[in-house]
Amino acid sequence: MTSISLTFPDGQSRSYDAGVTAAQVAQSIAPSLAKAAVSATLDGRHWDLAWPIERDGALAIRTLKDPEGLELIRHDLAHVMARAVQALWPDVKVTIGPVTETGWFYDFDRSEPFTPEDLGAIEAEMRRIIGLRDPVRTEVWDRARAIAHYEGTGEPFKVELIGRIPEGEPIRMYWHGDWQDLCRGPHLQNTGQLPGDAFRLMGVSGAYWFGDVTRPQLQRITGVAFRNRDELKAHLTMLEEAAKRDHRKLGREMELFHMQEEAPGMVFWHPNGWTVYRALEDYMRRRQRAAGYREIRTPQVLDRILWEKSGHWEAYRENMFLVEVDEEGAKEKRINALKPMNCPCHVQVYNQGLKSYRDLPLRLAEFGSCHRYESSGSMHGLMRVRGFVQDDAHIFCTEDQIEAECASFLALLSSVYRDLGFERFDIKLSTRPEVRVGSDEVWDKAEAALAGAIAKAGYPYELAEGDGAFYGPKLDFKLTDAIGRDWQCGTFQADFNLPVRLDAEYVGEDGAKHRPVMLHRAILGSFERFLGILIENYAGRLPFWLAPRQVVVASIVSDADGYVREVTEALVAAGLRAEADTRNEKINYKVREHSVGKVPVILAIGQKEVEARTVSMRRLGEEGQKVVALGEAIALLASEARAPDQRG
RNA sequence: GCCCCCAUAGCUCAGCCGGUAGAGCAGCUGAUUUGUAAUCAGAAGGUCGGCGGUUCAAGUCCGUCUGGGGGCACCA
Repeated sequence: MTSISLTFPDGQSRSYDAGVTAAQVAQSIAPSLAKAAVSATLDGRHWDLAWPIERDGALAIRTLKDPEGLELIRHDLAHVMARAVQALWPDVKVTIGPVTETGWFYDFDRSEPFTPEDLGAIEAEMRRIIGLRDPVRTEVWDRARAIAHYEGTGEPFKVELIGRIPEGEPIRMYWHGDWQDLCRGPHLQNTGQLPGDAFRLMGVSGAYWFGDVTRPQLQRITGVAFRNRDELKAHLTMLEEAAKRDHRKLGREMELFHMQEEAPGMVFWHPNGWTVYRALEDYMRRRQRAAGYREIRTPQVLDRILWEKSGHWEAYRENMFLVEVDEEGAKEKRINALKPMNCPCHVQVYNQGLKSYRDLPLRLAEFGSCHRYESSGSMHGLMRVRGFVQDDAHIFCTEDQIEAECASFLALLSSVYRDLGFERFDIKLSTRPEVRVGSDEVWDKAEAALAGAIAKAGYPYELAEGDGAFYGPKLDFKLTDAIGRDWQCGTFQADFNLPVRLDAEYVGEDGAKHRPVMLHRAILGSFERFLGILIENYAGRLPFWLAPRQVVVASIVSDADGYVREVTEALVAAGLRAEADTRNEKINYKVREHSVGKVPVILAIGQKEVEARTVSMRRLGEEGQKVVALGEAIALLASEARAPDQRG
């Protein structure tokens, strides 16, 4: 028997016979450790307690306290759920059941749909199974036996899964009691290690087998799971908190916007919402002008001929809104499309007049209104709409200018994100795909330029090789909001294709004509979506400069109405968005209503304020108030109302 | 687009097994002149998302369409 040496996290090593299991090792260290153990890691790889260890390595025994322990809980619950489902409906076929960020899901094949009521029955059955404390057993099978087994039990999805396991990988079978499943493992020692009160089934949905629309749609049951009941409760509370800041709910409550049946995926901005929109747009306009962009405006309805030239007609026609017009005297109907993007229009502007290398880089920006026929199932409040406006710009430049343009874009983007309250963002660099246009030399240059600019700015980035567009490499920017969710907003894409298709050129120093590179870029993405993100990030409590109503001046007694109007007018004259509230209501009522309405500042005016020409200032989220002289209050609020780029 | 769920007053929701709609808040009217998160009272408000079917009778059952939600797919 060969001997192997295992090193533990404390740096100590011990010898064991080859083939020893992690469970045996744990037992040799301490019986209490063996009892608490749920799995191990061997050289960093998650390792089942029952798998034999054949060679030297670094071994760490894991308990439920480790991250690996939580993963096991979720993974074993997936199996327990599959077992429960097959116990309740023996004809159901099982497929795959991976761990997710907060729990797991398992996809089933069954002709009858699962109902929400079924979930309760499944949960109860799962608890029963956990109570059985069945030991988990594992065996390695050879491929032919495993396939024969699942052909015998009529589980075609499992047969296909086995086919997808690479040669050389062990094919493992697990048993929870007498219930068997194919799984790469690892697993807990027994189902009794699962917390019966720390999971919940969340819902049923459809999901295509391997995400492929042409394959059967399976029924996915998802669940969330944690180490204990308190963590589950905390998670459910977090979900409730997230629901409270849902921009669709806040949009209605704050009277920001609405949508309706006649225009699915299109936004009706109300006065409050449009105020926020305009504040954001004005800010972006100033930032871009300061960064050397020229703003333009191009048509929304264009003949299909342009879309055929640009290539969009062929590739994206199904997602375009078409506009037909009966033109007088015309034999055929002319077909136009609402623009789904601005780039072809920007090339048209570029193409007016011969451009010299001295004109480059030329940065054309447009808050361009675009329409895309998004599939019905993909729309979601402001986050995914059919009519939207991008903070779009295209930079026409030479290959040599890409890096400098990328660098100044990075500086602008990070500054804008910081101004808007997002400190953290991640960058992804996507490089050449297999099918592409442009020479390798140009790709080399462009990829190096993007990578170089990020590196010089000192940002880390994730590399997605082969994920670039066919027309060029790109950067994607993902920001993280106040409750830890990620949103992909900014983008920076090099394009070697469109200048060729739409025949953009410039005269170089050599007097010859050359192709410019076109850089597509956006910081917010779409205003609609970004406003949704802002609303949720701030839970409706927008920063003062963005708040739709910045100040409400509320009377305490009707004798103060005249002064209230005077104060309000003075605030409006100072550029503030202020309203008077002289309704015949108690101050308690007004304070509550405007607090619920997320107004950042309430100025209450009673007899004392009238006499002293002061205001009683109350800020949202703070208790108590401060009495300030009128002139001082106006100066203070006017200063606070300045956008981040306008502060001294 | 696909799977499941949902649609009742401006908003949030109740309406058991089919017997011809109910609450709170908002809005309206009146009283109250109020000191920092809901003053009191009164009247009013709905072809129960659209269309079709079953039935003596449909908010309730069935079909279909539209829109929405949770996912899957999609996202130039």
